[in-house]
Amino acid sequence: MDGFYNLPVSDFTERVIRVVRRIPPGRVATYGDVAELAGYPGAARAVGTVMRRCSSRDVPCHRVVSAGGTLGGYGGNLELKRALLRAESLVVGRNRIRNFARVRWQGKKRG
DNA sequence: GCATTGACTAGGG
DNA sequence: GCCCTAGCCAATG
Repeated sequence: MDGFYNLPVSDFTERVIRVVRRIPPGRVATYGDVAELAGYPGAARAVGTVMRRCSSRDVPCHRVVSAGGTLGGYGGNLELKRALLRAESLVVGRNRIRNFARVRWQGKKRG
């Protein structure tokens, strides 16, 4: 473990950060998936709250997108998020991932 | 401690 | 295909 740079405000945040950090490059996960992997199914919205705060700068929050395949948001810098995702060899349209279902990372969960 | 917000999700029109 | 509504959880004021 590299250790956290910032002290997690809650166990939930810590778990979310841990999951998001496990997202490999070239893959993306949905807020709902991250929440579930974190142990809080249905807390997709809460995940967004944590991401917005970005407690740890080591968290690739740009690899977290909404369930529909849309980027969702990036603190108002969708353009940046789009660029980051495109840099991950992902095919991102105007504000939506094309092969979203193919690059969707569900914690190595078969599906 | 209550009310509001926020980068959400699923369902119905 | 898109817009609106209800439900959901955590953080903030």
